[in-house]
Amino acid sequence: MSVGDAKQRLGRNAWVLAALRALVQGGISAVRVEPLARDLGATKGSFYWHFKDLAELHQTMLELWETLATTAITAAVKASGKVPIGQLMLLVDMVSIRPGDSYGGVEIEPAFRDWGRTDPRARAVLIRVDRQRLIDLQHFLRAAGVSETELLPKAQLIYAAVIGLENLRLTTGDEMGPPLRSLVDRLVKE
Amino acid sequence: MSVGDAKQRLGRNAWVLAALRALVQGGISAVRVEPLARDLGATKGSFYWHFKDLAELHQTMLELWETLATTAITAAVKASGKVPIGQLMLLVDMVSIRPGDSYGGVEIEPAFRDWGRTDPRARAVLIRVDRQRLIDLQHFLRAAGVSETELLPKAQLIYAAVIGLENLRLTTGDEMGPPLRSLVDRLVKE
DNA sequence: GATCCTCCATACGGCTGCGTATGGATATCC
DNA sequence: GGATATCCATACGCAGCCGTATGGAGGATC
Repeated sequence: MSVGDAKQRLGRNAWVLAALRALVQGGISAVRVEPLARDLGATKGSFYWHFKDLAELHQTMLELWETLATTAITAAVKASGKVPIGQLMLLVDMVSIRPGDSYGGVEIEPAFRDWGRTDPRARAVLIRVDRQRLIDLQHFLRAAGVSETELLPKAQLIYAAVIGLENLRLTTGDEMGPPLRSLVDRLVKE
Repeated sequence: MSVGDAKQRLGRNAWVLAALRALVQGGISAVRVEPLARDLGATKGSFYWHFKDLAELHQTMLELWETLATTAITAAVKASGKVPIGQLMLLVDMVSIRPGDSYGGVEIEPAFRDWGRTDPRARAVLIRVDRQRLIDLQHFLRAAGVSETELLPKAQLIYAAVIGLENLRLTTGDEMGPPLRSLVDRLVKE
């Protein structure tokens, strides 16, 4: 026993955070009880006290992310006190980058999107998140003066660009805020 | 023994195709030897005769996709005999939809992108594919008259929109060719 | 028709993970 | 300070999968 390993109570949150890290790193198939326990320096006994089974952990992760991805972001944007176009940019930034998140600065969004591609439960969440974000985007675009008939296609285009640039960041390594901002500018003004 | 189950030789290709189906359906973690064998009505003995191990199957899948995703598409586009703007649209269509593929009409691209997010070997392929496609896109944009300094950002934006719309198709179910075409038009003409 | 070669089935050991059962440790309450 | 509740460790049975070893069926070859 060295000095550093004072065993401490973990609690539910520790498991959820470890699960999110594993999800980002290895996909949902890497969210397994025994590896998580090793990461935390604990055993399964702790996990199965806090959760009925793996499905309950999954459910918890999905509920947490759904809140963070929609209502939390929207509330923060609306509370920012910026003018519509500024709120729009802020919304885009928060969805695409989210530098101040509490999960180690990694990109949670693509991990959940991957999850949703193969798991119906995750896909249901993803559908609601995308729909809500598109609604929010249309509101902001309307407030910025975009005509009614152009609302949906332009919102879809901006959102798609955000998702796509997030993917390209994985392979090209570039940070592509500028082209995105110019796209938004173009779509709003024209 | 019913009449329909005349046991037949499988060959390497059958395993690769089954692996691609599994990849699309359940991600790379669903590409497992024994489930694939059950799908094919065979046993592991066949697999381990054609492949040294799972890694070799993975390697084969990646090499196949890299070819299909880059040189095959580019060659088809260049051979289409269309004018630059038409070739550009065709390239976009082939990347995003590819209706005539031989894998059951499913979407292979997102599956490989997901794979690349967690597996370094797949990511290396993905990086090369993205780089090559961006180069091709810039060529087409140049031929379409886009100014030199705008080539890269516009190519990135178009490509990101393609990737993003592919993701949105999963959740919204919409086919969004029109907004994409209008974006390309806008970026080329202006 | 004996002998190869190709392709696949069967059987085995080993590992990893899930979920449960049970006991132990620490804090809390009276 | 005994009883209770909270939180976790340990041990177990079970299942799925990987890779190997080995044998066997069927065609090709001479």
